[in-house]
Amino acid sequence: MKRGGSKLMKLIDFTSLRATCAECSIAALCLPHGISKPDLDLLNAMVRKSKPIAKGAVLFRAGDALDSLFLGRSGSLKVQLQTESGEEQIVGFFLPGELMGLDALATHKHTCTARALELSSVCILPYDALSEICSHVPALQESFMRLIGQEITAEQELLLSINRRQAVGRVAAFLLALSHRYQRLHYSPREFRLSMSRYELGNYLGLTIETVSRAVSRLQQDNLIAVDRRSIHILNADGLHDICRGEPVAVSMRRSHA
Amino acid sequence: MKRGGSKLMKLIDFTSLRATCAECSIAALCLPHGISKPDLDLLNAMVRKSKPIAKGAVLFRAGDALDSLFLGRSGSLKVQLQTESGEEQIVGFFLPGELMGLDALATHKHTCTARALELSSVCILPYDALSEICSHVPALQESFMRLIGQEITAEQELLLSINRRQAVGRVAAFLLALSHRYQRLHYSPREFRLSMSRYELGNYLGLTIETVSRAVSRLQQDNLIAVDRRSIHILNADGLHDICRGEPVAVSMRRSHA
DNA sequence: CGATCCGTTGATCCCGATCAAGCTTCGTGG
DNA sequence: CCACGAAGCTTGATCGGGATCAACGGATCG
Repeated sequence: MKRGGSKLMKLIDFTSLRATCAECSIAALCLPHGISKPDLDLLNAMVRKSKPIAKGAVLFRAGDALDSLFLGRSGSLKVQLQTESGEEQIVGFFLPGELMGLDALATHKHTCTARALELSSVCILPYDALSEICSHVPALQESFMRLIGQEITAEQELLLSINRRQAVGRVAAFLLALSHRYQRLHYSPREFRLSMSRYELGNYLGLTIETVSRAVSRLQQDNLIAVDRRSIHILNADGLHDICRGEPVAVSMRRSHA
Repeated sequence: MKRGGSKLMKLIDFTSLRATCAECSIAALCLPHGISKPDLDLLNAMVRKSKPIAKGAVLFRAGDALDSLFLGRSGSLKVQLQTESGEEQIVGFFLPGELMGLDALATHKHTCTARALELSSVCILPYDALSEICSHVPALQESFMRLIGQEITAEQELLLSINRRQAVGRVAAFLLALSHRYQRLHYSPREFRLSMSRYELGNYLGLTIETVSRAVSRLQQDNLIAVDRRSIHILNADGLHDICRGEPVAVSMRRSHA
């Protein structure tokens, strides 16, 4: 088990912030239910809570060595790739209970940078310790794998959304997905506040800021949502679903095999 | 450890096809080097080789229960999502040494369908047995995690390519990526044969078949590649790189944080 | 108050989708 | 062997969704 990365230490001071997973409000999202007391103690000994991460602050940066994985605890973060020419490509937004840092698994160096979109906090899972514990506690290994699977599935859904939907459909699909994620957290799936700007939304969905704005306006005109700046009120989820299905982009979409 | 999925058994008869990883030509891609003899025996006891998979045949299908993961051994396969309206979205092409089936990790049901693009074969890794062995052999666990990481990284690169590049840039980036993957397999990175049709390429990259064709023609006109049907000869890899970087799509791409 | 950032809306333009035609290659059956 | 048709691919012409350019309004903050 290697020591905490010095770079991380400078960014986030987590000394003495021991976690108590059993009391965590989102434990149901991270832990196998029915985990035993001794296993829980192992976890508590490993997991650290981050201090609050200010809006715009970096959790990890492309190029950093893989030290820990991070589980959202509160707030939200964006994870982005940097192109050679210096622009950013946001590859994901992360809410409580969602796992960040998997971009470093391949080479043990992060390829992405994670920044808080608002005041946030995360659980810090030192990777070596996590591997160690997972190999002793199959149920935990299983939970870990499911979190990884969610990340992969989410990326595939995003690809589908971008390749197959028009601008309005992408935004509609995004809002519905966000709605489900909030529901999972026992927040209202009908009313929520976007923590990302139109710019970040457009960057993620492959649209310009103007197009995002127009798409949102259109959904509002059609009485599918009510919008006030970043506050979203979903009025007609079924209608949003229809938008997602309707008139797909016809990009090589006929069947190739019967 | 559960029994082999009956559905799979119908598709692929792998009785008595024991694997011998030590003799496998692509062992370097799957195994930690310096793995011990006893650990290798454990692996050999678990891994099965598939019978040859005919072009167009299905390896696993969306909705199937997670039974095994699959490592490409020869040939190539495509993995695709199905939209509600029935069109397909290809989320990846898989060559030898690359891991398929991770789409089932989240729910233990496959969300994608895998089909062979040509006569192919795979290694079959029963998931439960794989987990079991990995937890006893840290080096193997590590290899497994790296393969998962590669999948995640590849999907992020794809997103970047699609969101930030024009048509020609996407195709150029795809060819370069393929070139690297062939090189890894000790095939020529300069000359290779595409196993996917223009349709499948377009579907993957979010382009129509006509646009793919025009992009390929353009790269050929500029003497960056030579093309004969599906045979690709890369003449100027640096030039291709330039195309990838040059004139990106201006989709919300200025920096948001200094 | 300005200054700046964020978001909306309008006008115009362009890349890639769409429509259309034609060319290979390949498989099938006469 | 050729006739035939169906894929698969290419190229040309036109169209349209979203990028681009531009102007403006509202929030936040000094």
